[in-house]
Amino acid sequence: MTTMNIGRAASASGVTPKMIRHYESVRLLERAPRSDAGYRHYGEREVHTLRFIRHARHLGFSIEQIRSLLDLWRDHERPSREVKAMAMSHIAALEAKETELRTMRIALDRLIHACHGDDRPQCPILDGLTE
Amino acid sequence: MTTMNIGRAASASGVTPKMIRHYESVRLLERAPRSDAGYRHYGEREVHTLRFIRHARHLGFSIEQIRSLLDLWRDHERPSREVKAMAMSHIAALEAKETELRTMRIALDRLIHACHGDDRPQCPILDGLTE
DNA sequence: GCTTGACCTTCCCATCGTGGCAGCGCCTAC
DNA sequence: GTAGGCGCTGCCACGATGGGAAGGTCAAGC
Repeated sequence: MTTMNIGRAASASGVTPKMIRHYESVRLLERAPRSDAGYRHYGEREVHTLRFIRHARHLGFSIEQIRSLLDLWRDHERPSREVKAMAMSHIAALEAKETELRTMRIALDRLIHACHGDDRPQCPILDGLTE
Repeated sequence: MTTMNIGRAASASGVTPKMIRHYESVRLLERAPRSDAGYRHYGEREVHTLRFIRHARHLGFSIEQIRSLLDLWRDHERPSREVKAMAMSHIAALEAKETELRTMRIALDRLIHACHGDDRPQCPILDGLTE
């Protein structure tokens, strides 16, 4: 009834057909049933899953992490503690990357502020990279 | 005298031999002169360049950007304005990525705070991904 | 019924920077 | 002369995604 081709599932979920096939190929999704012509068929449940994946990607979770999240999602018995632990360790990773970027930015900012940025060739930015 | 093999140049510059070869292959570095046996030879000047590259990578510049920076570095006539412009646009890119990470982190943080993280299966984090 | 165009399929290649490994040659200290 | 440490090239891998080619399918309009 609510059965759709990959394109429909894609626009319903916000995940491109390309990525849907990719997720299937890395077994993040089960192999979709096929029509006689080999077309993949999806229902509401799969679209739901795809949306879950999209949101999780949006939060920066990797495919492997999403694999675990999906397991947790489907296990209605699991303690929320486990999910929270995953989320918190991911937060820590996000913070680490943020800090790395900020460190870069601040270092570069310092160089930029020392640089006149006019017609003269003298440039503390390049000098800073040289040291 | 100050001529060294790739390993020496690597430890002198902090760039791995692998990456030195890679930089050469993408023409970020000129082809190093070779010994009869085919060993690359480097002098102080190349080590200097390698350090420049390492610093720039450390600040998050891409290979292509470093290619431009090296051109600017070697052109002693260029106005510092040009360098500053590159640096500033890179700062903007760093800020954009930082913001992206922060956005993720804040969204996830919100979900985490709503989650008890105890033995119960009810979990706003997974629910948040589902919506 | 036939054509057209949109959709589907698989397979391959590219990104970006880096690491690892294999298989081989070279060089030096013992 | 041999061992082991270095160098060489070349291939594969990562992670997530996009692009494209070459071909099959389906539905709408004529």
